[in-house]
Amino acid sequence: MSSRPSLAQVAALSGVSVKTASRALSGEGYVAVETKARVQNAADELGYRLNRTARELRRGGNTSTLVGLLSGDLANPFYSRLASGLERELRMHGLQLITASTDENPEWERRLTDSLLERRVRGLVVVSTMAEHGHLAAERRHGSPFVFVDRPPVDLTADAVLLDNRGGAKSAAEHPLERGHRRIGIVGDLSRLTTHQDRVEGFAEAMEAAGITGWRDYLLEDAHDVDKAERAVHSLLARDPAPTAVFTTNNRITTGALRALRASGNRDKALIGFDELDLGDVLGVTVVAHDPEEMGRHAARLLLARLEGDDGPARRVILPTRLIERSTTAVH
Amino acid sequence: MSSRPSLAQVAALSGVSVKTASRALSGEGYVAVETKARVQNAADELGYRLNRTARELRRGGNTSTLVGLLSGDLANPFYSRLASGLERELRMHGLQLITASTDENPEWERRLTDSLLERRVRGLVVVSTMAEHGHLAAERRHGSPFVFVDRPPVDLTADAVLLDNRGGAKSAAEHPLERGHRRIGIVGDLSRLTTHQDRVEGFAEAMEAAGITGWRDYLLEDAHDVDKAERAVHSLLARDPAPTAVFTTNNRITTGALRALRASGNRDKALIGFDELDLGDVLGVTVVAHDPEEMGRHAARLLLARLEGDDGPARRVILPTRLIERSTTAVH
DNA sequence: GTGAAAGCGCTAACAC
DNA sequence: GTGTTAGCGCTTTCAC
Repeated sequence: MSSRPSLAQVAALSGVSVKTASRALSGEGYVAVETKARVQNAADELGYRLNRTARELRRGGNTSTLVGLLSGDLANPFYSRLASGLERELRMHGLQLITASTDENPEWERRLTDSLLERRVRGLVVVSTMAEHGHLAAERRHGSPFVFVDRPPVDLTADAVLLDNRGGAKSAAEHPLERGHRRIGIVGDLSRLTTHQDRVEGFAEAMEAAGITGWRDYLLEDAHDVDKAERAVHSLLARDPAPTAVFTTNNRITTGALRALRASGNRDKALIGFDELDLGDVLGVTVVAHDPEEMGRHAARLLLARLEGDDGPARRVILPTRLIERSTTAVH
Repeated sequence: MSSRPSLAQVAALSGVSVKTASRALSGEGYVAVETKARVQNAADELGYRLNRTARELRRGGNTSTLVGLLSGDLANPFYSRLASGLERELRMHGLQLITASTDENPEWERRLTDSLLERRVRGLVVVSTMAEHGHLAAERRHGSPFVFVDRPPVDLTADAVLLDNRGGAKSAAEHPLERGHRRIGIVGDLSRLTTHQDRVEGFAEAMEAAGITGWRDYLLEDAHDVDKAERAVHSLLARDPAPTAVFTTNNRITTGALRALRASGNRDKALIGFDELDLGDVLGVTVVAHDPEEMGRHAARLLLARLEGDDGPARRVILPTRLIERSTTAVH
């Protein structure tokens, strides 16, 4: 439990100045081969390890290699795949990812954002659960780039990587409509989220274009976890008349719906979900798919461009979705 | 893009010394209420934000709030659920998680370990892909606690959270054996991993206890991703005589097997997988289940105990598995 | 209550 | 090639 050796101790042991030791170990500047070897030996002997935070402090400004990610729970495959794509891309550029889960709690998000900024992260990627982001405006003036993912910034100009939620949801509604369904239920996540609102809008657009006006009777919101979703779908199926098809607006809700349908022995209800599922192909679930890892990579690229000095206007990347037709919407 | 204000600038603006500004903002030590307010205003006006790395440098030693996690790819639900459980537990104790993916590459693991240690993380949680860990012995003398998860340390004494791989695999073999299966295939991950070896051992134990000697003919290894696993299962099913049941030793291999079984239209093969699947209940896959999030929480607790000064002998937590019987092993 | 000086571990700048 | 000095942003120590 001895305290960690510093460069000064390595220098003392090898009989050179601190600066020479620094040069020898960092490889920056000229050092005699023999001196270098002596310093290296001393470092090995002491178990010396560079203190990167001290280096970054001295080098000043933007030399940190840390990037923060704020998102919901990593146990949700959407977030973990996003994190995976982001981390890999950053790693290839020598950056490290520090992840913080907000659990969709704005208070946590605020605290964790502060914490990451105090740590002088090089940039921040955020799946925000907050209603507005004006408080971050001051940060941007100090040069910390933000990239918003999945949900756009409000009252703030910043880069964003978003999905075509509206278009995806529209196609999700059109698909059963084309197969003759008229009563299509829709189960959604937290109603305050723009992703949710956009998906409902896209759904509404298709329903209204098909001349269906009563669709709101079959709208259930705030089914934020699998259990709530399962109950919501059960209650939807208990309506009279019952819907003949259900659109679930994200992966957890789809999971809940699958459980509900299985439990109720309902094999003739059509189901279509937003987000691909891990075993969606094996299960045969029709989905509106997209690529969370690709979102992560895009976020990394936007961030890297900013770090390389790009100071152009905020960019907004909208990634497409694609409908994958499987057996849950097959016509019997 | 102006550079970030320092405490000195806040002090200057509010007309006090740096130390008073420090006290006012950190709340440590006595400051007149009025002075405090003046400093706070100046800080707000400048958009001041504490530089936590500078604080930690000055405070010396072990004051960092960073914990590192080294694991395979976060896109694998096993790792992401592990990370989720770990992160939540750490967050409740004011610590932050920095994640690095090794992609099961020892060289990456080594580099990333160095990098995290240079960053002076408070501790390290690692799902190691390396064959031995003697090189970390020096680190432990400097007080950086390590917790090994899923795979034990080799040539190093350290805390570990492991699964009962042998017992779990044994029960996975006994289950189809009890149902009359004699030719049971087994498809495994990288053969160099101890988890894999232990699972094969447990499987072997049950098979040999049942008097079956030729089981190795149906052993396929190094199916490290879903595609490889799918091909492996296809080739297994093509054997003559074909196995009547398959044991897949982790979640991705089970996924591959489900695809292979579905593609080949083979509905009468029994399947049992190690690791629970996201929709395992809906799919009806018999599995040897365990709780990755719980592993993460345990790792956090071991680490926290060390940080609080526990210097007792290395602890080893072995978490149980439990067999969940579902339709893929139902008798027709 | 407040402040001046020193220093955490490192590197930039400028010697020699 | 190598050393000296200063300083990154903060807190500790000890004064007032």
